[in-house]
Amino acid sequence: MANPRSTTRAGRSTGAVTLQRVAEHAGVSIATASRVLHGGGSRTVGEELRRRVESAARELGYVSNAPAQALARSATSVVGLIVHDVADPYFAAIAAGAMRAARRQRLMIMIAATFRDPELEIEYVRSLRAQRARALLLAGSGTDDRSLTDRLAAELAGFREDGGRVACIGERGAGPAVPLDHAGGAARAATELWRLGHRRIGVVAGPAELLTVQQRLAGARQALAQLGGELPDSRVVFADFTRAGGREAALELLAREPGLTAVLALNDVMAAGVLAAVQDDLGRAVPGDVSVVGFDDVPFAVDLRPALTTVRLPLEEAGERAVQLVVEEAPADRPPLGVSLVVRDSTGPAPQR
Amino acid sequence: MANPRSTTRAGRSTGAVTLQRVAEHAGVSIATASRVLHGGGSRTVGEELRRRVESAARELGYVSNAPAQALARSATSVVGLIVHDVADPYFAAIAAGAMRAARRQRLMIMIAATFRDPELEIEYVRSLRAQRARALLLAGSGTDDRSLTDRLAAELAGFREDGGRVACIGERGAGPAVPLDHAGGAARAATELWRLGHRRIGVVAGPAELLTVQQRLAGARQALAQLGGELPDSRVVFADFTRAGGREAALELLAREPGLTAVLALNDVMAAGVLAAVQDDLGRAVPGDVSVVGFDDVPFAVDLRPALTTVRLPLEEAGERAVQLVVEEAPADRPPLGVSLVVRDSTGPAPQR
DNA sequence: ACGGTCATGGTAAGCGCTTTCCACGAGGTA
DNA sequence: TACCTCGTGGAAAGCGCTTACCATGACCGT
Repeated sequence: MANPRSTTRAGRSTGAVTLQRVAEHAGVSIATASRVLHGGGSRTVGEELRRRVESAARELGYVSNAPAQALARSATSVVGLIVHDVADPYFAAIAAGAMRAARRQRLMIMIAATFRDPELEIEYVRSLRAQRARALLLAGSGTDDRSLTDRLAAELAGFREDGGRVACIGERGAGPAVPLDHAGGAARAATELWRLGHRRIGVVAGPAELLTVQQRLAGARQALAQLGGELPDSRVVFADFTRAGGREAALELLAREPGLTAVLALNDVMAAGVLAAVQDDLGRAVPGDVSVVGFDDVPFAVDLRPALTTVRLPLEEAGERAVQLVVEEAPADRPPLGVSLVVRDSTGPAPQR
Repeated sequence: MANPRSTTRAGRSTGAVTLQRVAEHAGVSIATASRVLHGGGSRTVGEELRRRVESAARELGYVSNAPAQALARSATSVVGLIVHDVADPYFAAIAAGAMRAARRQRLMIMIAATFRDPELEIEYVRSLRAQRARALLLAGSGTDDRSLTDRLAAELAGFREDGGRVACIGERGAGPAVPLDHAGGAARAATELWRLGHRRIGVVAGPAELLTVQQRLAGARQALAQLGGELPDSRVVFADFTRAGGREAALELLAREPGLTAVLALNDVMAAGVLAAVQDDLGRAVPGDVSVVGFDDVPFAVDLRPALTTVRLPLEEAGERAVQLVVEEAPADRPPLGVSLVVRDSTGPAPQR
């Protein structure tokens, strides 16, 4: 006797409407009811009975019990999505793409925000494992902390063993991934700055332990090196991946090297902070005195003043692809998503000395 | 025989590790194992056995099966959140708040984006019903379409009958709600404009059928009337709740009534479009020629140029409260969330004629 | 007419848990 | 000593589905 049945206000015992009741109402076996209501794999049900079951279900207001189905089939239709922070436009875009795809696949997506706590991330993949999610989408880059990464990997391995699929958005070494060319994007941005005559470029980076920032940073550094320039450590400062972080970092950067003519912010929300620092706090002109370029091309980039030149990452499409990947709706060998530089008004020729 | 057991690559049949196996490994009954691993309601288990079970679980790498638990207890720990669009900062903020609270409650949140399709919304509450979600959070306002609203209400009633709780963010007439004072906020914005000397004010509104816009509009209208002013229909234009919508609406509005000295945008993302239209397309100064005020105070409002004066809605807190409400962590009679006007640079005295 | 195929309906054995009983021994009380 | 009450452990009956397997009858070819 696991559960007491619920009762209406009038006191008549009703219980929830179950397949059982639908079957009785329609005068068929519950096997038949199941087959018509939930598409009983390759079995057909006669016209007459099918109709009876369908109307019984409608009359009774039957709603299937997903947990019970999950238990019986040992498969669910939920996919988990783990992000750092839903309110960050970067992740919001990915989530939006994932939802769009999920809708097509009739999947439900369960989302978890780690608030950048790796510990919590591990805890969430465990929860999603318990939920028997059909797949797991990891957005948001990992860190370079070995022990954390290993524990995460173990949990993911377990998830896979239970038959779950996992996809990472942005490389992370864990399973099939939707690659995002962070390095290439950064290289493109640096190259553009170089082309404009900038020789003393600084970068405002996010948390140093994030793989994403390492990749972006490396991309910029390498491009500059190839061009004959350089990006000494003194010209990069790490801070939170937030507006405030960007602002503080920019202030510090410009204090350290007042001669910088351009700064590359490793994401758009930091870039907003940089713009504020340079223009409002320092009273310098953008792009007259210093050019700034962002990264991601989030929706509000165009509304910054000056409108932000930035590296566009097809985030929404990445989210979409990730779910396609785990439900193999799409061939695994699609061309990688391209990054591109969108030039707006925050960049200009380096000022003459 | 419902399910084939899974098999390792080596061919040894392993099966998933179930409570059953943990119990065997620990040499106890599965009842006992259940009690120690899942806190068997008010029953205590001896020190010794408890330890044995715990280490057995750890050694075997046991992960509980949420669907099975849900079936047995007929209760889950997932709460559904239905929004229009996760990428919209308004909803993203609500979602972030909800996630924060969910984490404290050890709940998982399942999110669904309707992309503003009421049909889809109904479909999603049905899915969430099937999932046996413990509660449902409806963010995003409803429409005034009677038939749609009724169908939604029916579905929600069913959800409640099954024991689910539902909370709306922003009034919607469906169950306990986290009220958001849309009208009051709009009134405050209008009043400020009036105080600055503006007498010919226009409003750029979202879709006319949304309750939210109706409330905001009504608030502004009433405040103006009270002040001795007016807001004729010719001065409000409806458009999509997007940047593009805001821009087009602003263009149309100013074409219709070139003498407007201020425009109130019914949300910040539309306000961004308005700013673009007024300054870039029309070449007029803000706030010199026309003042603009937004609504919501999304994070990027401060980065718009000029920085946007807007009505602040405590969205994140609203999301948090909504989940507290459905899990009754908090008393139901907390003071309502306050709205406030944050004055920045996009508003100024009405220009002298 | 007979064995063989199909198409279609039902039976019942699970899926992995939770929880109600029941059993049993230890201590307390009268 | 007889009778209770606790504190603990286990047996087993579900929870609401899915699906292998069996039964039945119709239809076919020979």
